[in-house]
Amino acid sequence: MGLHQDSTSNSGLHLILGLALSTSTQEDNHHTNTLRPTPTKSHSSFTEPEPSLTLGLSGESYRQQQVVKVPKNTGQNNKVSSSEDPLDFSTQTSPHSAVSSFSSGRVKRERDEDAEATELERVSSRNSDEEEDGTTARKKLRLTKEQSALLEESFKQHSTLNPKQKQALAKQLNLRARQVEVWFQNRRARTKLKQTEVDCEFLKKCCETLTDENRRLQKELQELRALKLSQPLYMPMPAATLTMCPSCERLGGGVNGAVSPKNPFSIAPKPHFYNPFANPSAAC
DNA sequence: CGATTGGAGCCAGTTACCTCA
DNA sequence: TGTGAGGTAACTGGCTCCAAT
Repeated sequence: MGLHQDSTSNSGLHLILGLALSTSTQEDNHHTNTLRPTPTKSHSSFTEPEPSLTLGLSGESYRQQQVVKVPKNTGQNNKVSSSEDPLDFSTQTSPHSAVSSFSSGRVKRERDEDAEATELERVSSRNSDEEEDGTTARKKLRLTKEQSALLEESFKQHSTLNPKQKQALAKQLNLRARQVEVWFQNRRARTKLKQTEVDCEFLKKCCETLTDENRRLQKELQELRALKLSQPLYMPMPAATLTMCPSCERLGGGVNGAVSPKNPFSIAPKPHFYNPFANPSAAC
């Protein structure tokens, strides 16, 4: 499982932010599980400034409505190897009955096969009497606090799981491997979404900063032009104080770039601001 | 040795259910 | 009590990678 998801993002957004924010990523250890770096898909770096995702742990309101209406599942039982389990929550208790069939089978295969296993896997539920109409309406499992906590804990260690880890985790949680897999997929998606929001905020700030800077430079340019018109045509300047922009060939700042009241032609030093879009003439 | 095929895993997007204000 | 919004489990389709043929 888990492989190409090294998730070093290929997106420009993350590229930029990766440099600018130098966010630490916990991604690095994913490769310890499975590892297949993919050049193609761009995944976010799963940086988790602080995964504030609640994952449904909304207090005690969680009914133990473990309706495990199993989605199409094969029912093929796979042996569970807990030897590699990254976490030892052997005392984990779950409202689920142990009927789950830890199917580790391929998802798509699970979808195709299925059906008959559904009834077998339906575990206790307060809703067990609500859906006897034979419809295939899926019921939604709400993970218990313990289950969510363990999944979160596991996710912190590895954002992806290899088959053994998945099986072991599923066994501990009394869930099906498919459920664990889905949870991790959704969790990764939420993490990425959150990171994207953070990135978006950062870019907004960058934009604002650049806008301000641009405004300031425009104003300064106007002042310089006005000054130029009001001055004699030729005004000798100390050569050392002038520089020429190689790109637009305009006069630039002085030696140290400092703005001096004595030297109206000097340009303020460039702000110490990383501008990913900068080009040689950007400051001109 | 290269092409084909099928399994496995992941992701983005979506759907459906549940909870809560 | 009804309802809309938000959260999230689960599904779908598509993609890549890899091993077997």
